[in-house]
Formats: sequence, structure tokens, C-alpha cells
Amino acid sequence: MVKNNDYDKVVEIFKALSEPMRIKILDVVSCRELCACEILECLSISQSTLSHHMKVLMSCDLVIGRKEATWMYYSINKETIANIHNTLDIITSEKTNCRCNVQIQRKNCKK
Amino acid sequence: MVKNNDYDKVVEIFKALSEPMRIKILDVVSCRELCACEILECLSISQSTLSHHMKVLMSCDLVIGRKEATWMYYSINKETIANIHNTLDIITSEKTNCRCNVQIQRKNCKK
DNA sequence: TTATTGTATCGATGGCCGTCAATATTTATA
DNA sequence: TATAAATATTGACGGCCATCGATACAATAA
Repeated sequence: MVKNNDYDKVVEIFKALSEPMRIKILDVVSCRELCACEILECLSISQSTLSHHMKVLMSCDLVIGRKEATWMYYSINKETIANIHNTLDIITSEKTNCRCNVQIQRKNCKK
Repeated sequence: MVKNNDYDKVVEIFKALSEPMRIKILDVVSCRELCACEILECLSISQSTLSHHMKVLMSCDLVIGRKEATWMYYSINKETIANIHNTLDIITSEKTNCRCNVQIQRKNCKK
């Protein structure tokens, strides 16, 4: 069973991943560290939209940003990817101390 | 590099996972097969809302539904979970044939 | 200093979606 | 057949968010 706090973090990550454009960005940036203008070449979006997506990806630690002069370099954060795998395993695995077992009241059905 | 078709499927799954209530449902239903009324006991939502979420979870094959008399029994689909892990690995792994390398035009920056 | 380049922010807009109450549907039972 | 229980569907509402153009900011070069 997952704690409520952990839900928030993983839901934020899944929300970031639930956008086609951000998946594309993640796919591209997984090759190697790229600057924003290089990422922009691969996509058909405006510069402001890309900037917005990179902010979302960074805010949930899926991507790491590094500033060098006027350029912003982005790379994937493998640690967060590993956390996704782990949390997904916990959520989807069989549990003995399940929420549904510790529930006392059975008010919604006559089973 | 991931094909565009594959994006759609995984994005649909991530979208389903990007909702706190649906993560809770998935967490609960991972224990064992449960009927809708049992799931409803664990949550603080209306019956119609639960029905909506179960429809979303089934439409992307995260959950399997089985009807028995008036009851609907739900269980997690481990096959789809495995697919998530695999696709996430592909997206976030280093690629030699990256999108950014096969790009010809470099119109957005002077690098 | 001025102009240019790369990136971030702002404000507006349109669409998607979570939620509910009300109602419909399906199945079993009296 | 009539009633009740479990679930699905419908329609409405409010909030979130992807997108854009315009603009601001930061750093470099002329």
C-alpha cells in the first residue's frame, strides 16, 4: 500500500508523461545532453511552448537543466526513471495490508 | 527511438495514471479481484465517478473487468504493467538513431 | 552602447476532463 | 410482475492546461 504523500509525487510525474509532446522531448533528450534550440529543431512547436514543457519536466525531476552562457542544456534524470519503475511495482503488486482489508464499514453494498 | 503509433498507446496509459483517484484504485485492485462496490468502500467518491474511472482504466487495458450477475469484478492487468516498464525503458534509453541526429535543417539556432 | 541571439514569462484562448445528481439499464428476488 | 440492488450513462459545471504571440530578460558581439 502506498502512502498518500507518495501518490502526489508519482501522479505529478505521470501527469508530466501524459502529454505526447513531452514524451517526444524525453525520447529525444535521452540520446544525449541537448540545448533547447536543438530540441526545438526536432519538434513543431513554438519556442515558448517548449520552454513551458521543459519547466514541467524539470519540476518533477524527469529532466536536469544546466545553464551555460545563453544556452540551456537538458539531460534525462535516470534516477527519477528508476523511481518510476519502483513505485509502479509497489502500486501494482499484491499486498497483504491492503486498503480494502483494513476497511471497517461496508455501507455501499450488501455482499 | 519510439514510433509515433507507440506514443499514443503509452500516452493514453500515462494519462490514465495521472489521476490521484485512479492510482488509488489501481493500488487497491492490485490486492485481489474486487467488485465495484468493494472498491467504492475504500474511496470517497460517488458511484458514477467510480464507474467513469473504471471505464478509463479498462479502455487502456490497465484493469480487466468481469461481469457476474449484477456485479462487476475488476482485477489488474499485469501484462499492461509489463508493457509500461518496457516502453519506458525504450523511451529513456540512449539511442544511436536519435531523432535529433537524423534532422537535416538547423533553422532554430546558430550552433 | 546598441544590436543580436537564446531562453523565460505573461496573458489570452480553446479544449479536455473530474465530479456530481439524476436517470437508465440489467439482473435477481419476492 | 413488481421491487430492489449493482452498475452504467447522461448532462451540466468548474477547473486545469497546452498552445500561441508578444514581451521581457540575459549574455555576447560589434
